Amino acid sequence: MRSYNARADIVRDGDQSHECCLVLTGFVHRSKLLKDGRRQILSFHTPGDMPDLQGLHLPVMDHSVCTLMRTTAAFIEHAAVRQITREHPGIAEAFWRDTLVDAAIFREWMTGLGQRDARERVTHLLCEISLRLRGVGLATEAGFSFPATQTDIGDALGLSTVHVNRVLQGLRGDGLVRGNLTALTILDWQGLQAAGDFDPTYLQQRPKEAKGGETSGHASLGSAQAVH
Amino acid sequence: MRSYNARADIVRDGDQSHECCLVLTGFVHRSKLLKDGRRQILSFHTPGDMPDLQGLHLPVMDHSVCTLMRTTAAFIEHAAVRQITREHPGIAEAFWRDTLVDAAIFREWMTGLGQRDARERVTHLLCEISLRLRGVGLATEAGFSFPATQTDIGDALGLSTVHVNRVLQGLRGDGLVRGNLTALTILDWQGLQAAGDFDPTYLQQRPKEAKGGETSGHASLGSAQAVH
DNA sequence: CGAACACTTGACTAGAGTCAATGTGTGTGG
DNA sequence: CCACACACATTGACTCTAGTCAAGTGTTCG
Repeated sequence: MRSYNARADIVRDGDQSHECCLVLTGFVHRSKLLKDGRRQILSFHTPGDMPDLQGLHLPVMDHSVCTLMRTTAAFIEHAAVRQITREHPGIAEAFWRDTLVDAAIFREWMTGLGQRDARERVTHLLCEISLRLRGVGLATEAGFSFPATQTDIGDALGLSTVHVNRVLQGLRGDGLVRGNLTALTILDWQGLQAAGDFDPTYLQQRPKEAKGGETSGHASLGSAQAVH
Repeated sequence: MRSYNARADIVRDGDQSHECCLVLTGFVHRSKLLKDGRRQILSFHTPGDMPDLQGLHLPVMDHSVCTLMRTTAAFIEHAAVRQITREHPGIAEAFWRDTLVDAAIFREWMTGLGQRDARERVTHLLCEISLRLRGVGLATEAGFSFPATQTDIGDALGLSTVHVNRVLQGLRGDGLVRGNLTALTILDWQGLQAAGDFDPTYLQQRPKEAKGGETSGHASLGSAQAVH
C-alpha cells in the first residue's frame, strides 16, 4: 500500500506497468497531456476502482493516473492478477466487465464532448459524480464533496476555467445547486438531470438495495472507505 | 452471415444482444443518438473488427452499430463465445485485449474532442483512418477510399458539416491532401501527421511485417477482404 | 504575513455554428 | 435519352458560444 499527496502521479503516460492499482481512499483521475500542455481528463475514480486495469493487457500506458487529493492505493503485480484470472474465469470476466463499463463511460463522455453544450456537459458531469459517489457511500441525494477544481472540470469537459465558472453561476442562479464542487448542495436533482439530459444507464450500477440488505449481483471489485 | 445495405442498423441502442458481430466486408460505425437527434459517432470499423464484443458482458447496448456502405457480417452466439473463452483463457485474453484497444482509441478521440481544434481533429482522423485501413490491406500511403460523408466526419468530430467542408478545403489548399474521403489522395503524410499531432501508438497495431512474411504477435481476430 | 492557489468578473475576440442558396453527380423511371 | 429527384458538396453572410486576457478577491497554509 502506498500513500500519495494531492496532485501526484501514480502512473505516468509511457510507463511500462507491471502492477495494477486499487484506490483505497481518496480520488484519482486519468488524463492525457498534449505536447503543448493542453490536458484532457479522461475519468475520475473513487475508492474501490482499479483505474489502470487495462495495463494488464496493454502494458505501455497511453495516459497518466494522478491523485486529486491525498490518496492511498494498493498494488497487485500483473503476474499475480494474471494467475488469478487464468485459474478463475469468473474473476477474469468480472475484471473484463469492469474495463467494459469504463469504456461505456468513455462513450458517454465522448458524446458530451462532441454534442452537448457547456451547460449540459457540466450538469451531466455533476449528475455522474453524484451517482458514483452515492454508489460507494460517499454522498447522498443532498449533495457531495469532490476535490476537483474548476480547472479540472474544464479539462474534463473541454471548457475553459472561466466558462466553467460562469456555467456554475448559472446553475446556482437557476436554483439547481448551491456551493462548489468541494461542497456541492443539490437543490433540484430532477432539474439537474433534465438540464444535463442525464440517463444513468451507462454507469451499469447495481440497482440500489431496498433497505439495508447486502448487495447481490456482479462482483464488486473492492471495498470503499470515505476519506475526505 | 448477413448482408446489409448502406446506412442500415446492425444493432440498435437498447437492444438486448445475444450474439457478436464480425465485419466481413464493408464498413460500419458505432454511434449514440441524443433525444433531439444530435448524433455522436463513436468509432469506425473495418473488416475483421468485432464492433460489439462488449455486448458479451454488458448485454444491453448503449449505442447502435450501423453500416456506412453495403456490408456483410458474421454472427456468433454469446453462448458459444463464452464457452470458448472459458475453455481457452488465451482467446479470452485476446478478446479482452481487443476491447481494451477499443477503449484506448476512445481515449484518443476524447482528447481530440476536448482539446483539439477543428483542423487538428480532421487531420488526426484522416491519419487514423489511413493507418487502420493500411493495417487490413485496404489502403496504401498514397491514399484511401472510405465511405463516410462530411456529415459523418462532423458527427464523429463534434463539428458541423459546413465546418468540416471548410477545413478540408484548407487542407487541400495547403497541399496536404487531394479529393474527398471517398477518394482521398495523401500528398504530404508527414505534414498531415504534424497538423494533427498524430502519434499512432494508441492504435496498438502490430509492427509492419518486413517483406511478405506472416504477421506474428497477438491474435488477429478475423480475416479481411476488400469490398468496394 | 505573504505566497500560492482557486474563484470571480469584465471587456473583447475568434472559432465554429446556423441559415439559406447553389452546384454537381448519379441513378432511375418514363 | 431526357427530366427529375436525391444526396452530397460548396459558398456566403451573419450569429453566437466559448475562449482569451487581465485584473481583482478570497482563502489556505507554511
